[in-house]
Amino acid sequence: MGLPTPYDLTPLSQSLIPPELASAFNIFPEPHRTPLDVNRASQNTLSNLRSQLNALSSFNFKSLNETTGQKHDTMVVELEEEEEEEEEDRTEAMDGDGSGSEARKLRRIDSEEADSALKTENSMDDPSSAAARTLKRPRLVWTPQLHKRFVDVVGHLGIKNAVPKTIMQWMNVEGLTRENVASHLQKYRLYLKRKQGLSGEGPSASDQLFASTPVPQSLHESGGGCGSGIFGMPIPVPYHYPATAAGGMMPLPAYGHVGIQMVNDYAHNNNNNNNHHHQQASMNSNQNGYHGNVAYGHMFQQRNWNGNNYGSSSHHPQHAVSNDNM
DNA sequence: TGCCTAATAT
DNA sequence: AATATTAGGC
Repeated sequence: MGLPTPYDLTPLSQSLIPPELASAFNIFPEPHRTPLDVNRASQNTLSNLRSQLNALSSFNFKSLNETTGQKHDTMVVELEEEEEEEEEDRTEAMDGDGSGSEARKLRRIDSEEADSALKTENSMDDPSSAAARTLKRPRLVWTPQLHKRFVDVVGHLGIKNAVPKTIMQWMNVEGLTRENVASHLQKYRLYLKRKQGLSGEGPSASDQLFASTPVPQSLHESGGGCGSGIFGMPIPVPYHYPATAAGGMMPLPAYGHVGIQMVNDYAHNNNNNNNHHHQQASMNSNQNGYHGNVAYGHMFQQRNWNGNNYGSSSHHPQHAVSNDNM
């Protein structure tokens, strides 16, 4: 309450310095990058890699994969210290022999491309899907919305069935990986354990996120969730999405669109109270789960990470459980 | 192999 | 502290 909505804030894409003033001081802002630019950069990256790998055709790719895997990441030359860019820094990377500091970052791409090279190079000429699988993903931020979805699913699956892959599928969140879920699940279990031990205590100062979403009853009992009875499989059902005007339906993007970036990260607003009377404003200002400085799309989510999103394919669970209103 | 979980790394 | 990545077992 009282916080500005995203639309009240200045978009990052907008120059804060008038052009005249900027040029007077020899400041030349980076050119505005559209999703198309990013996509183009990705394509360049991939085709560059492909040609480089082709040039190395005398190589035994198997051994290349092994040698590039680990170890060599010691002498990373950090000249630019973090900071923006992200997309094309991989483009020019990779020194001649393919070893060295970049090896690690490129590992996945190496093997992907090497594989396809070995397979006579076919299907792989769709850079977007390749990128979806191979490009380094931004660090996922578990927003309250995302966590809510997670808890809902876990609650309905029950402890026994709540394993990363299943959870991931039922959450039906674009771009969310099994690893993402596994990691979060691990922490969530730790939280539950801790909470059981200290039964009767007030809400811990930490665990802000976890405390913000009540633990489903099914997780407190020894058994499993709703469907854990006679039938092995839990019965999905429960909720349907309310077809609200806001479009609170369909796969939730893990990495929200970020036309607007909040510098002060309101995303982690302190809702340390246990009730779920979250404030609209803070919830709304929280839509993006991106942790870095750069957005993927500008106005809308342009990518569908269908490469590994089972949720949108028909042979997997695709119901999202519960809505995300809190 | 693929997946899961605990441990460890970033 | 929050996530990601690895390691080892099934």
